Amino acid sequence: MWIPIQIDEKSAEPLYHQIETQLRSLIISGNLAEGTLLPSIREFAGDLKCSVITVRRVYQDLEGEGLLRTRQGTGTFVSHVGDGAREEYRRETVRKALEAAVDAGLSVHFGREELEELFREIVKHKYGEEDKKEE
Amino acid sequence: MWIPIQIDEKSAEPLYHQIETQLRSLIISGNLAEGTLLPSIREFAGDLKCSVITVRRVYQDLEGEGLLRTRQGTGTFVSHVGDGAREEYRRETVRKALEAAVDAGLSVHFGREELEELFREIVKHKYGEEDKKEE
DNA sequence: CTTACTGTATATATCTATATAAACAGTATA
DNA sequence: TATACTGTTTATATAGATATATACAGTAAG
Repeated sequence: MWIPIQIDEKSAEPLYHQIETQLRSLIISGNLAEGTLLPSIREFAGDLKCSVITVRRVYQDLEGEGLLRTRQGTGTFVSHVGDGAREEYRRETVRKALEAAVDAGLSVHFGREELEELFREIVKHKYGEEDKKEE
Repeated sequence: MWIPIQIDEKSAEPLYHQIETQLRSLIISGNLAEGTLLPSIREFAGDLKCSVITVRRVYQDLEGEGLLRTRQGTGTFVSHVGDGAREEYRRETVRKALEAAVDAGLSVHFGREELEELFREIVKHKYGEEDKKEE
C-alpha cells in the first residue's frame, strides 16, 4: 500500500506534523476509504525515511481523533467516519482557525466591516476570482 | 509609570508572550502615547514579579516590530507609529490569522459559501448580535 | 568623576517538543 | 507451535523555548 505523502526536509514544520496533516486530509477527503489497511509502521517508516516511532505517533494521534483504528498484531485501518462526524470534524477545524482570526481582529480593534472586507479579499484571492454564482 | 498588565499564572501561554501581547495592544491602540518612557526593565520586572531578562525580551521583540525605541543608559520609549505603519501593522496581524483560517478551510475542502457562512456566524457571535446598521 | 540609574551580554537552568533504538507483546498462519 | 508479521513500551538523545542571575557597559546628574 502506497500513501502519497510529501515531506519537506527544509520546513520548520515538524516531521510528524507534516505526515499527520497530509494523512488526515486524505482520510477526511475520502481519498482513503473506510477499512483501508494502512502500511505497517515499519513499512511506512521505510518509505518516509523516518523512525517507526514517528509513524506510530501519527497513527496514535489520528486514532485519538477517531480517524483510525488500530489492532496490535494486525495493523492500522481507516475507521468509519460517519458523515455526521466528518462534518463535525471539518467544521470544528475551520471554526477554531476562524475564531482565532476574529480574536486577532478584536485584539487590534478591527471594526466589523473592516474585518469582513479583509476576509472577502483573502477568500477571493485563495478561492479564485470567479463569481460565486458558479457554485 | 504604571502599565496595566494582567498575568495569568495558570495559563499555558508563556510569561513573556502574555506581557508582549498586552503591551503591544496598549501601543497599537494608542493607550500609550508616542514618546512615553516605559518603566525600566528592573522596575517593570519588580511589578510583574519576573526577571529583568523577561522584560528585556519583550522590549526587544517590540523594538524589532518598530513599536519601541531603546537607548542604553536612558530607557525605552514608545516610538512614533505613523498612522500608515499602525494600519499596516494592524492589517498584517489580522491578515495572517485570516489567511491561516482560509487555508484551514481549503485543507478540509470547505466550499466558499460554507466558509463564508461560518465566518459570519462567528463574527456575529464575537462582535455581538446587533445589526450592522448601527455602525 | 562618582554615583545611581539606564540597557546589554554571557553563561546557565529547566522544561517541552521532537525523534530515535531496542526490547517487548499481540496476531495470524503455515 | 514456530515464525513472521503486526503494534507497544521503555529509556534516551537532541534541539529549542522559556526563564534566570550575574557581570558588563552606556548615560546623566550631583
